[in-house]
Order: sequence, then C-alpha cells, then structure tokens
Amino acid sequence: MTFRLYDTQTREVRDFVPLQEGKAGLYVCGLTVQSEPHVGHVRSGVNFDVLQRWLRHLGYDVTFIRNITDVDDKILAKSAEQGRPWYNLAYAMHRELDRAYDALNVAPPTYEPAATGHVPEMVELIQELVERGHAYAADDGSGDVYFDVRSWPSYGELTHQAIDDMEAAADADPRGKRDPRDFALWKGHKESEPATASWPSPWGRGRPGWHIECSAMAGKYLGAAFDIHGGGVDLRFPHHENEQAQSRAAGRPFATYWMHNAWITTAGEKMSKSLGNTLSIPAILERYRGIELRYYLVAAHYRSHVEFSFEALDEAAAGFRRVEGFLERAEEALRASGTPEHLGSVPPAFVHAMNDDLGTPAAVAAIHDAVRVGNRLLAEGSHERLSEVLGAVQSMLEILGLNPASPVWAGSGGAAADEKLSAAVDALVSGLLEERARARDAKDWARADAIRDQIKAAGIEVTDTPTGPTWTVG
RNA sequence: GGUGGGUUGGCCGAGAGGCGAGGCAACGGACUGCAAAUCCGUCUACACGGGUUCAAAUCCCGUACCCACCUCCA
Repeated sequence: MTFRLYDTQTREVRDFVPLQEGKAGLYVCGLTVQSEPHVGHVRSGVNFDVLQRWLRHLGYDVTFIRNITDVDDKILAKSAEQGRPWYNLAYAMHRELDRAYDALNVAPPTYEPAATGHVPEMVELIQELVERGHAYAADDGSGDVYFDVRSWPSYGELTHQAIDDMEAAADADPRGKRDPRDFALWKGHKESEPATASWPSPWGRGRPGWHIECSAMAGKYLGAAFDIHGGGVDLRFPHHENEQAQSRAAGRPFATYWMHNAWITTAGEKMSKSLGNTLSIPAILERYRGIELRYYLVAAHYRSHVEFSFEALDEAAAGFRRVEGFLERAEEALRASGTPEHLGSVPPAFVHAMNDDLGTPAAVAAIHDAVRVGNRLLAEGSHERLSEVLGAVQSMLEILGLNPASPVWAGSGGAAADEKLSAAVDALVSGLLEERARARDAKDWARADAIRDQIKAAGIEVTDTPTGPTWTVG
C-alpha cells in the first residue's frame, strides 16, 4: 500500500506521487514569532514532524523547509508596547520556540528561512508579478504594491470560493486597492514604524506583505514546483490561497498537495484568543514531560479538532507510562536472561495506519496491542518472542518520535547531574531495601511495610518484582 | 451571505455499509504476605427524525446544536 494523504484542494485522500522519484519536498508555514509558543503552535510542529519522519521511514529523501515570520504588524505592535526593538522580540520568541520544539523532540527542518533574510527574493517575485500584469503599485503614494485578484481567474481555487461571494472585510483599509480583496505584496514604510523594519525596493522603502515570503522562500529552496505544503487550518484562507495565486500567477506550479492540521482549543475557544500563558509550552512542561505531551498530540489525528484539557493530558500520560513500563520490564528481563535484543520490524497494522493519511490514532493502538502481547510473553517468560515484540514497539515509537530511550529525552536540565543524583539515592535506598528484605524473610510484615512507607514519604515508590524490589521517583 | 468541519460508551478518542480500534476510569477474578505492575474477564456507544439496503455509527433527505475560515491567529 502506498502512502496516501488528504489534500485540502481536491478534498480527498490521494496517493502520494512525488514529483521526483524517491524525493519529497515539504514546505510548512512556521510561526510568526511574536509571543511564547503554546500547545496549539506546537501541535503543528509535531504533526509535520511525524509526516517528515514517516516519509523518511518510507525511504524518501526529504527536504523539509519550515519558515519563520520575523517581521509583521503584530511583531511591530507588540515590540512597541513592550518598548523593545522588534528584532529583539522576534529573536527572543524564536529562541523560545526552538526550546519548545526541542522539548517535544520536533526535529529541525532541513532549513528554517526567516522572512527578513529573503527580501531580495520577494522583491524579485513581486517585480515578476507586476511585469505579468498581476500586481500593481498603489497610486496613492503609499508605496504599497498589491496583488490584483481580478487578474487571476482561478483565484479562490484552493478553498473553493468565488471572489464575489467573499465578504469584504469590514475593517480592511482599502487604501489604494482596486478591489477590496486585493492583498499587499509590499507595504510602503510608514513614519510611525521603525526605520529598521524597512528595506529598499523599486517602490521605495518598505517591508514585505505576509504571503509573499512563503512563495519566495518555497521557490528558492524547493523549486517552482514541490510536493507538499502544510500549515494550520486557519491558513487555508487567505494565506495559502494567496500564496498559491501569486506563485502560479508568476508561472510557478507550486505545491501538489496541501495539508492542514486542525486546532487545539480550550473549552471551544481558540487558543490564540484565550489563556495565553497558562498553556504556553514552558508552563505545561512544568507539569508534564515533553514526551507525554508529544504522546497526547500524536494520539489524536492531525485533522481532528482537539479540545485541550489537563484531564485528557493526564490520561494520555498514564497511557504512555504503560508503554514505558513495558519497555523497562522487557529490557530488564532480556538483560537478565541474556537474550539478545532484536531490531524490530514495524507491524503491518502500524504501516497501514500511517500510510492512510498519517493515522496516528490507529498507529498508537498498534503500539498498545504490541505492548499487551509483550506483557503476556513477559509473564510467560518467552524471551525470544518478547525480544521481537520489544523491537517492534521500539521501532514504532521511534517513528513517532516517542522512543524514551532516544537521547533527546535525556533531561534538558543536565542529564549528568541526574545520573549522579540517581546513584546517590540508589545507595541510600538499597540499604533500606536490604533491611526490608530481612524483615520480609522473617515475615515481619509490619516492619517491612513501615520501611516501604518511610521510603515513600521521601517520594520514592518501591515495587516488588520477581527479580527483587525496584524503586522509582514519584 | 459564501466555504468547510463536527455531534461516538462514565471520560478521552479512532472507524466510515456487514468481523464491536485503542487508552483512561470502574467492577470481578488470577498473581502477591500486602501493595504496585501485569494477565484474564465485565461494562456493548454512535445528536434527533425519516429513507435506501438482506445489512447503516458509516450512504441519502431533513432537523437541532456546536465550531472554523472569509485579508495577515498554527
């Protein structure tokens, strides 16, 4: 079975046929770095990271471009409010975003171009559009350049809308537009804005409109035609519609497939409008591990709307710990019995699920199925088969970016220090456990439980296993 | 006004004409000195009203409610 994905434009699940055999070009709209990243932002990152990993697993040579918008109206407005340079705000938030991606094991793309680094490419593209008669400089002296929507007959093809049915934005500033739906390719510099946020152009100093950057950067790094373009649902219109219109109007075929991830909301409310800080990634990571949050995000299909709640996140974390528990016990059992660990092959159910438009919920179910089988084998002591199942579980987790053994999860706060601490605790706890073992041998249960309670009071859980007691923090 | 999406068991969350995803929680049993973990079992749902079909959560028609986008929110 080949990889199939849902294409927003054709509104159907289609076979993935790359433009070049064995290669996949992927462009994803990253963030406008204007505030701390929240769960919603990161969902997009995780979703497309899974896509990228799956394409690689299928053997494609993937070129993955994810941009950063580092100058726009909001960044300028916020930085002015905060009394700091816009580039400082954008840079700080960009670093914050990188930390969030790292914490969730979202692999860096092939390249992460920033809008401010590609003004010449944008100017070139705009000039081409002007020459072809699809763009015009406003005649109100503003220095703005607009895309002429009426000049492009297939405008609206991505979202299946007719220009005349579109509601003209009530608050849109008509300025020098010929049609209210025309959008800015270039924005002339305004006195109220910092001079540092302007660049030279044939139409005077100014800064790029939003949509043009993606067309210019996708063209530069992926070529005039590429395979997949992704982003959040909200970007379908106007952003992606405009990107496609301006690219095609410039003679570039642009993306073959359009993928859009759904929202995360809280109590039905869009995250961008609500709660800002409490659901920022740093805030959530104070309560949950990155791998647990990633599991929560991966367990839902990327096109399904997710209503965020800490209860649901708790459940997801509990479900994931079940998988982790199996990994730990299986690895220990194999080590103890000297059974070699197999490199796991990925079960057909998992492959089928992933090939079907990245069916991560079914893929996660396949992991749980394997874990159940593995737990049974563990109980039976069938170590040879257990080794195979363990390998399969590890491979599946690895593809989803959820393998706890992966070094990326090894504590962002100093793994070496953790290890030392762990060794120290182990030395202290093992003394107590020896005492408890003596009490248990003497069937002095009260004494044995008292020791266990004492250890527990320190925040350490003791569990008896067939091979002796173990302890875990928390 | 235009364009889309949704409504599934106690909860989360898949599926898209016939074999009851999976997880969490709960309950019963096994194992255990007791726990924990694990295993076995139980709990049989698809907003509402019609229709098509041998067969509908799934297709069609209608109704209700919710949500997103319509010029710069992932």
